[in-house]
Formats: sequence, C-alpha cells, structure tokens
Amino acid sequence: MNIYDIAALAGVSIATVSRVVNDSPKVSEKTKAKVRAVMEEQNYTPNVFARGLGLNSMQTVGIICPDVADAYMASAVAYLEKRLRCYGYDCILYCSGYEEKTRKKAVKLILNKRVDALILVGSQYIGDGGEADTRYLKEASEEVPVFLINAYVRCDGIYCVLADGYQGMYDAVSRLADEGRKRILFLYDSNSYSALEKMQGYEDALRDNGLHVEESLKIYMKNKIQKVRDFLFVQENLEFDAAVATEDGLAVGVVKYVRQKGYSIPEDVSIIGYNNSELAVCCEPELSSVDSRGEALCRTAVDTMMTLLKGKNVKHKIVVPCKLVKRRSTNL
Amino acid sequence: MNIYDIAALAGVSIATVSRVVNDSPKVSEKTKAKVRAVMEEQNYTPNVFARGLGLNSMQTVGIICPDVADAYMASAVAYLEKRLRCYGYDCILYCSGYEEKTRKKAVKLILNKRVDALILVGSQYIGDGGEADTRYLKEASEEVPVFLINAYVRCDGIYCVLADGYQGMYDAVSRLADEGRKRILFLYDSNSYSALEKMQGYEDALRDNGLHVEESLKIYMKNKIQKVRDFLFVQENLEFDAAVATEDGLAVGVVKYVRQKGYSIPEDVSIIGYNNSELAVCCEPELSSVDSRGEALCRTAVDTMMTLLKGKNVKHKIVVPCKLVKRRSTNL
DNA sequence: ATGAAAGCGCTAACAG
DNA sequence: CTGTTAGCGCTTTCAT
Repeated sequence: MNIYDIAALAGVSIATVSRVVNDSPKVSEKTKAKVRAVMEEQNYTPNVFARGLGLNSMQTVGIICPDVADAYMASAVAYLEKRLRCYGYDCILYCSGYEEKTRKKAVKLILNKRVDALILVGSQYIGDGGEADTRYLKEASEEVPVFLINAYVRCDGIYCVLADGYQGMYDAVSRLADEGRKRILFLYDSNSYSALEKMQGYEDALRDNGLHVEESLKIYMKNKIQKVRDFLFVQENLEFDAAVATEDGLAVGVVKYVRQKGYSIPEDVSIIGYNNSELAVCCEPELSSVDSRGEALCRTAVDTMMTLLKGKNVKHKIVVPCKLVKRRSTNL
Repeated sequence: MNIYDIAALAGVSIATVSRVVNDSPKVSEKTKAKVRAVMEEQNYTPNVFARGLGLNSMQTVGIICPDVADAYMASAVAYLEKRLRCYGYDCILYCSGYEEKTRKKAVKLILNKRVDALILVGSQYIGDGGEADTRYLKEASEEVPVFLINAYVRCDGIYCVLADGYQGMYDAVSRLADEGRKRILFLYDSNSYSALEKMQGYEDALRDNGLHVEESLKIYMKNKIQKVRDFLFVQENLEFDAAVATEDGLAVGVVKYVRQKGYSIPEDVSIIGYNNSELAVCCEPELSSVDSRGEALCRTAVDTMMTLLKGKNVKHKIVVPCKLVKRRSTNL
C-alpha cells in the first residue's frame, strides 16, 4: 500500500495525497476528508525511508552514553527520550563504553544513520577537554548539531547543558566544614571534566573554610560499593571524620565501611553522596546527596535543540545549579 | 558525495560501486581496490535512507520498555543494545509507560519506523494474557517478528524469552520455609503475568511446605522503598517472620521497616528480594535476591532473532532458570 | 566482470 | 486548489 494506491482509490494525484499527509493548507477540506477516509480505511502509513530520502531526515536523534545500565545515565536517557518524543522525534541509542576508541566509533556510526542531532551524555566525551580529545566532536558538529550533557567544549556547532558540579561539591564540603569536620575524604571514579570540576569545588571549599588539601584524602576508585568498603578496610593510617563523593555508590561504600567498623553516622563520620539516586535512600542511614537536576538538564537540552532545529539561535552553554538533599548521614 | 561521484572518480559505473559497498564476490579484486581507495579518500558513506528505501530495511530494531529509568529495564536495554550492535543493528528506544493506551501507541509508532524487529521488555505488554490484551501484539507480529522478554504469548510471529519466575519464587519461599519461617510476606507491585507467576510460585511453595496461604500476607504496593516502609508502620496486626518480593525495592522497604522497629535481620525476619540489583548490596544487611539472569535472557533473545532474520526456524518459547543469590538477610 | 536502466515511495517545484 | 514530473541515492535485474 503506497501513495499511488491511495491516490488511485481516492481519485486524486499522489501530490494531493502527499499534501494531505503533510497537512498542507492548500488542499480543500473536502478532498482532505476524502483522502483521509481512504488512508484510514486502507490503514496507510507513509514509508519513512522514502520520506527520509527526500527530506534527508527521519526525525531521529542519536543518544550516546557510556552505559545505560548506570542509574544516572538511564534516568537521563529516559528524560531525553520522553522529551524528544513530545516533539515527534525518535531516538537511536548507542552505548559507547568508556574508552576513547569506542566512543569515537559510536559517534561515527551513529552519524552514518543520518540523525538530525546528537546528544552525548556525560563528560567522558571530551576527554581532558583539549584540542586532540575534542576534535572528533567538532567534526561531528559539522554534520549535525551536537549536544553535550554535563560537559563543556567551546565550539560553534556544539551546545552544552551542564549541572554546576563545582558549586554542588563546594556547597557540600562547606556544609561538612560547618559541622566542624576537619578531615574530609573525597572519593571519585573518573578524571573526566566534571569529576575534576567537583574536585576543584572540594579543594576550594576546604581552603575557604581554613582547612588544607591533603592528597591522601583524595581517593580514586571504581564506583562499586564493595570495592570502596574493602579498600578502606585495608588502609592503615587513613583517618577521616567526613566524606564526599562524586557518585552515590562511592559514598555508600564509605557508609558500609564505617558501620561495619562500628562507628556511628553522622556522629563519628558525616557523609554526602552525589546524584541523589535510589542508592541514597536505600542504604542505612540514608545518604545526604547532591542532586544534579537531571530532569531539568535533559528537558533544557531537548527544548534548546528544538528551537535550534527550527533555525533560531540558542546559547552554547547553559548551566543548571545543583542542590543538596539532606538526609540522616549528615548533621545540621 | 554520492554513489555517482564515487563512480565517476573511480571510472566505473554506480552498479560497480554498489557491489563494492556490499562486498559482492563478482567484482575483480583490482577494481574493488580502486573503488575502495576513492571511497576512503572521499570519506564516502552510503546514504542509509536510499539504502533503506531499496532494501526496505535500515538494520534497526525497536526496543520498547515501560521505563528505562528502572534499573532492571535499563540493564536489559543495555544488554540488548550491545548484543544487537555485535550484529550491526542499531536500536530505536521507546519508553512506553505502563498504561495500555501508551503501550499500544508505542508499538504502533515504532512499527511506522519500519524496524526489522521489535523487542518488548517486561510482561506488562501482554496485560492479563487474554485475546483482547494481546491482539495488538499479534497484529504487530504480522509486520515484523516480535520478541517478548519475560512474557509469554502463544502466537506464530511472537517469540518469547523468559526467566522462570515461578521456579525462582518457589525456591526462595522453600528456602525460607526450610529456615522454619511460618508467616512469609509476599510483596508485589503489579498484576502482570510474571508477577502472577511469582505469586503462584509463592503459594505452591507454601503449600508444599505445609503452610497455608493467607491473603493478608500478600501486599500490593508501588515499588518505592519508603512507601513500603511507611505502609508497614501503620499496619496494626500484621505479623510476619519473613518476606519475599517481586522487586528488590519492595524488599528493601521491608528491611528499612524491620530495622527501624528495632528487630534483627535475619534473626527475627528473613528477607529475599528479586532481580539481584544494586539495591540488594546497598541496604543493610545486604539482601539475598533472586537473580533472573537478565544478561542470558537478552543475549538469547538477540541471538534467536538473528537466526530468525536469516530465515531459519527458531523456538517460540525459551525459558531461562533463575538462581538465588544468598546474602546476610537470610539464614541457611 | 561490468554497465545501463528501471524501480523503491515520497517531496516539491512548476504548470495550470 | 490540483496534477505532472523530476529528483532523492541506492539496489538489482538484464544485457553484454
């Protein structure tokens, strides 16, 4: 069943059918009704491939993230997909993994699908932010608009929507300092732009509160609850009275360790996680956590993309503030 | 840069270029090399829309799930996507929500994209399994093969890959009975096929262990940790010495309640969750949980789909056993 | 082994 | 307001 069949059955030309499909204003209501009736009756749907070929678009955007199994990315993808669908766009999902090679391959392959735009979730995609690490993004942005969620690169075709990780971490650490904490652990699981920004927030907050940065308090570790717990158990001389982390999973690892050691939270150790994920309300005691406003971020990204796709100008950098969600793992 | 340009530059016809692109055996190695060199140099990639139009396929499969933000579905989608990509397929993701109307709409819209196959994650898609509830699936299966993850419908074009929820729950409850538990709570958050299967496993295990089914021990509740905890707090006469759940989140809610009441786990109450998610190792004490083998399920589904797409026959129903992962929330 | 040419189903410019 | 027609870029007979 194609446009010719419908045209024949309705006694009009294919051009008219096409116009009806696209709801063109220059078709009389009468013929519109007639054609629609036939389409309905025949259960006709236009062939998207042919349409795509003509228009060079299939109303599809590519979403790339390292791994949707990760809770944070999963919720980001969910928000993005939902919002895109509001505008009638479909999305192609590509889980790229974390390595540079696979990330670049993902971008290349998804561009081959002739998507209308690209969304990359996570700061992994800019590496250390240098020219060499971002060249592939700039090239991609010459084909279609590229949106970065939680990463920033200055470049014409690249649009960045980010949570203020620096401020989020700065506020969290300041809060712990207000509680009187002196030795605040910082756990992170990546050297991505956003992780480093958080680290900067951590260090600045320490300094601004009269504490000094101690390298041994910064712990780089895979985001696995048990890994963190086990690591802390084998540390001989690591003393701390508080902890912040760039991911809730890391913070929960600390919770596990502290409780199994027989210390109290928050009395002995005060802890703050990041992302306000379900893990935060799952552990005992529940974890205070920095909410990075994933929904707002994703909504903004899609809305911005749509105005851009309409041909209007939009900002290249949009920053959304974070907020601390207080639970029982901290005082104050 | 299209096939004509490449043909001209290489001094051959477009047919030859097409053959080279598709690695047809009837092109001499010499011309292949020549054409490939030009394609490389020009950075040529065939237009997928045109290709799709000709072949009526864009090597794409549709994945529909109620909500990727849910950890279980997210990991399923991650596995599916990864495996599909091994075979060179892309995937279009559609989060349909849980309602019948939106689920049907999802199927319809994604079929319009002319995907090569459809994967539906979760037993929500078959409603109560009756003719009326599954008619839309049968219709869909006339367009493309439909794969159901964790649901079963007997129909020609529909292929089902499922974890044995009945056996998983039966084993879990039997284990609690072995511990000497008499009043075992059953928490569930849906009336889907798989939830009802688990309930059947629960009931049969009770009977086979000389216990009887008590309706007041079956609790229907939204899969939110706090909801469950709060609900249990306001129950006056609900006594239980164990609990199983169809989702880890529900079981964690019980953990929260029991601990806050000051009872011990597993001494006073023994608890088993379902899905072996990260929540299970996050709570305190860690939760024994039934692992439904998501990865095996998804791998099997995709592999089966690929053999089917090659024109071979495959089974319509594939069942994968579950296994109990024991942690500190249970004895034995 | 290679080329010419006829579609695939739709959009849009142009003519009326 | 409606119809005719020329693409869009590729695959695939059918010749050679």
